[in-house]
Amino acid sequence: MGTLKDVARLAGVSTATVSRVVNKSNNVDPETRTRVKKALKRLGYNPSRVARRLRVTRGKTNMLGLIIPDIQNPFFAELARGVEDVGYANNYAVLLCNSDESPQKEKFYLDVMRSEYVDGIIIPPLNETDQEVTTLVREGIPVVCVDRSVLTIPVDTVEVNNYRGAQLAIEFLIAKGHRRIGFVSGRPDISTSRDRLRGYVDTLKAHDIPADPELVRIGDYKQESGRLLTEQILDLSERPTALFVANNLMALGALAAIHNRGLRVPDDISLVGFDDLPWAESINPPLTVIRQPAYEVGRKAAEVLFERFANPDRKPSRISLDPVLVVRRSSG
Amino acid sequence: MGTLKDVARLAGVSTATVSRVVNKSNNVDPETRTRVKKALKRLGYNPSRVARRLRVTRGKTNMLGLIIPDIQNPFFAELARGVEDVGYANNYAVLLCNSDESPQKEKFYLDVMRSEYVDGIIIPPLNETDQEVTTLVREGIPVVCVDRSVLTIPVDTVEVNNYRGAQLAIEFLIAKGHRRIGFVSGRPDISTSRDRLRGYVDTLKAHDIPADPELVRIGDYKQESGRLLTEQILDLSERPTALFVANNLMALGALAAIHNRGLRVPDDISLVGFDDLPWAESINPPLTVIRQPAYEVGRKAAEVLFERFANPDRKPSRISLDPVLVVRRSSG
DNA sequence: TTGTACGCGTTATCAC
DNA sequence: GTGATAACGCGTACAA
Repeated sequence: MGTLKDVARLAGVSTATVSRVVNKSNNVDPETRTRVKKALKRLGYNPSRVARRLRVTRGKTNMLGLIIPDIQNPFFAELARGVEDVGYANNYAVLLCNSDESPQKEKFYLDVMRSEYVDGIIIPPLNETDQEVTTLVREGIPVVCVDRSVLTIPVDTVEVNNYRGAQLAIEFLIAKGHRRIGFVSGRPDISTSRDRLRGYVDTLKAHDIPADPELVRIGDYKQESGRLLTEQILDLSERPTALFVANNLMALGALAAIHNRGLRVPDDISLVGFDDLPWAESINPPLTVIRQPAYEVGRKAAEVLFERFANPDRKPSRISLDPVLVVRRSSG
Repeated sequence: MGTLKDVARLAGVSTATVSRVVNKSNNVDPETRTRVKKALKRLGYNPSRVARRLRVTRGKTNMLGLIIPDIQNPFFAELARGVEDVGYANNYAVLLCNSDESPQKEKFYLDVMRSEYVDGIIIPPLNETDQEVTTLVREGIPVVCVDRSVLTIPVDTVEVNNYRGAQLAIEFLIAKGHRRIGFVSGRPDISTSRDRLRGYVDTLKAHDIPADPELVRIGDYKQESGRLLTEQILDLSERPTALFVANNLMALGALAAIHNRGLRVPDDISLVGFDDLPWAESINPPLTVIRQPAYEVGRKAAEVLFERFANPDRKPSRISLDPVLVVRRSSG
């Protein structure tokens, strides 16, 4: 791994000239350029991104940070691919970190990113008043919030229209004749959960269906909570004829609970989930879901970030992508 | 974000002293230390990992690189979590990159990692003579190969005993009374594929079951190829009674192909897959699989890397983890 | 068009 | 115990 100095020595020029060739500056004699290029190639020169970052401090460090709760959640894996693909197309590498929804881990990784001088950070805030994210924005570091939003400060945001997603699901179920529809919700401090819940409530109301508080249960987006809460709902004296579950993992839990009771989907109870899965088709029965455009969210977020690099003063944009209903067999 | 110099000024000492405090050197007066610590805290000092890396070059840069084919493959997502968890426990961040099995992308990301001076790299080699990986090792960069191995040069490796995995599957099917067992294999230039194929062939032979070349098809580990090849196998005049599929995505393709033919699993044909999935239980029917300890592979790989940091001259280790058979309903 | 020299934030080697 | 100072590799302002 030769350095700029090595190349300069080999080519018989100064380091400045080599640097100019590497960075495609125009002010260099064509003949010198070719000589330098040959030396560059012979030594297999690879510029030190570290040294470059230290020198520049502000601007193109060709690295961006992405924090997600858990890469094992297919939604975030897909989102991450969207980010990375755009990054790769722009010669950027992605520092990918899992926060596990833990403030400590989030803080640790954000400090790493700061001290790595990443050009920008893509992150789903832990909640709507996420102090770390707020601070980040105050510091002037380009940030794009994905999936969720913060209310504390204006910031670029790319989300899915969760309200619309819930609306799609409930209207579909109502059209199928259901009037008693259960809902397994997610953590209420996350905006996505509340939006989905609002969509559920409003849509019922719009169709003059009385809301029964017993039919709504608050979970934590994990499989086990989906199972538990679904059991509670199935235990009700007047069992619902359909169930809407607010994310992919909880939907699998719900499925398990229903099967454990010896009930059949959709004969005994219809099921609609949130988030599509590559395996949704193969599940028993194939799962009807509200599909979030996760890849698009990641892609768009990265694009917004690059736009901000190009134009730091643009005012924060808030992009909302629409989910779609994918009808399979679980909804009857 | 204050720098060392700012802290030094505030505390009325030299940068050297501050550095000593930060790095917990002993040679500093207790009283000075407390004064510096206060200044550190007041400025919310966060050391620049970039500057530190530039200075040190060799050794603790607290960053490691991980290259995987695709984070959307649950096997690699799980492996990545194993790596990251160990990294986090050691205050390391992980630069995670998807190669998509493309030599160009692999080369790009390896160059990034080199020029980021990562302390070590964890990578599944593209094939057994992966030149990039070979070069990396020659350059003296700590490397751990995971999932697959290279033959060109001795290097730390953490794999799964794929031969044993295939053996488990085939012996199980034979015990169930099957004698005509199809096999959808993976790309032959990857060692895992060949090991699984060898396990299949050898186990049949060990049980005096004649090998029928028609029953073996070579795929590419992707869903579509699983579907296609399974269709070919189902078209045989003498259809097998059981099918062993060499990875998770191809197993889903196989399932689709079988269902499309109107055949039932396991009544008409038994199915065993390779790689477990969080959804294997929910699939129709629940999939019998050879489960690879993916998280363990990642964890172990990171641990081996840290051992090498501590002892650069230790001779390369080759660790092989055992897969287990998880019996569900698809195997009858 | 080209070269010299400085500084980015650290750490480590010397002196004191 | 502490403080100058050099060095890591690069980009650029300035001088030639």
